[in-house]
Amino acid sequence: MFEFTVLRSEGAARAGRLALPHGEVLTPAFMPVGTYGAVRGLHPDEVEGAGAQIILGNTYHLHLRPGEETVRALGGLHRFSSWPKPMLTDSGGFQVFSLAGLRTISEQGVEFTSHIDGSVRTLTPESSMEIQWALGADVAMAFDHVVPGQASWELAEQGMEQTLRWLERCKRRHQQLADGQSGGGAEGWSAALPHRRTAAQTLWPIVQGGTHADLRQRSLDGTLARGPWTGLAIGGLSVGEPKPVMHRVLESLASALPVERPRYLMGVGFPDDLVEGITRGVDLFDCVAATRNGRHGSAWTSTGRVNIRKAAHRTADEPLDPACDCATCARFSRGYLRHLFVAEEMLGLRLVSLHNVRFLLRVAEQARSAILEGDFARWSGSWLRRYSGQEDR
RNA sequence: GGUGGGGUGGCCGAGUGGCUAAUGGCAGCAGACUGUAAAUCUGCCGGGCUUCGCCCUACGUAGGUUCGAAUCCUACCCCCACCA
Repeated sequence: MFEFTVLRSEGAARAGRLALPHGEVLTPAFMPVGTYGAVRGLHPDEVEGAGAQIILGNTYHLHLRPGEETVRALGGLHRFSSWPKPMLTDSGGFQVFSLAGLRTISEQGVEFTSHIDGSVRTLTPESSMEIQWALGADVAMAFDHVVPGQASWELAEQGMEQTLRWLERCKRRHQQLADGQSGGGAEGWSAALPHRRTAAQTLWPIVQGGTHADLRQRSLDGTLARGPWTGLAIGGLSVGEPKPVMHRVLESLASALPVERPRYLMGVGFPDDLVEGITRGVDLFDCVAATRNGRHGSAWTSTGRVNIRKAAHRTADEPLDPACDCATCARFSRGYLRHLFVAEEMLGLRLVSLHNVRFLLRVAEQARSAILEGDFARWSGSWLRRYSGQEDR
């Protein structure tokens, strides 16, 4: 279980296969985000039909509602949400960043003021592991400390070192849970164990260090020293830093990351980010943009972005993207989609979200095929040219 | 015919003498969104220009009062309610 096999690589890009308790994930892969146990707006059948092999859930948000006890009582996140395939839960670490105005960090953990009812919720490395264990995803993520992309070296070092210290606590607690021990800590809770149906859950660490190469290297070294791991994540990117900076960080890490482990670039990205990331050795991606932008009327197409609300599409009879094989493009015109947005019909949000999800999944699928055929360099080059509108024709 | 109420920018609707090119909302237009506090948020929205400013034209129509009027006065036109 949790085996990863690199089938073929071209440059830093790799095509692989990841075995998880709930199934296989062929990489490179995009993982749609289902924060609350649902990929926003989409039916699991639609998500699966679009080609998703694995989706995310969120520890912090599911802890707030409905609460992991409820999820556990209803059979764990897979059964609760009726998603039979692999799942990964984020640890709540990203909320340290995204809810910066609502939390205070200490060595022990993070105190959040719930945006729902104002109550104080504490997340620690231990409780994050316990919640994720109760949720029961195939992969749990370490509770990390994300700093903004503009963070100074000092701040980035702080977050990075804290992430390493928290990683040890995550690992210890996760191991205890896996061993079937209660742990005896203040947050310890053995009742979670008998209810678990799946045999296993693995824990992935997250490399931090901001935009600073030396910190990234230290983070990676420290992370590997605390291993072994079945996979590694790169966090703290796409949080305000320029794209070239993200590329540089990825390049500096690509050669240092263990070849035989899947690499997950957290929170990324847009279609071009996937291609750029795969080029630099990334295997897994997740991003809310597909569904969020979809709800906001922004669609990705093979020739760039389209804002479906624009008047220019009022009487447009063509699909969002003629080159797309998604269920939306198969039968709906831009004019109709625009109408749905203007009329505030929720179907519009769903259809564009579905298109975007499929678009990203297909980018990963196409990249994979190209790598397997030894054609990735050519494919990625022409893909990027076409997407950025610089294709000469 | 009489009495009362009302006519404000595409629509609805604030505003009762200077701080009003005129609050809001809707519609319209443009943009943002990357491990989801987001079906959200931001900007523009009378015309023109050398657009952190200037110049025109504007609150039913026509006059008037006033240093100054969407706001006060007069006449007229139109709408609504009730009475005949």
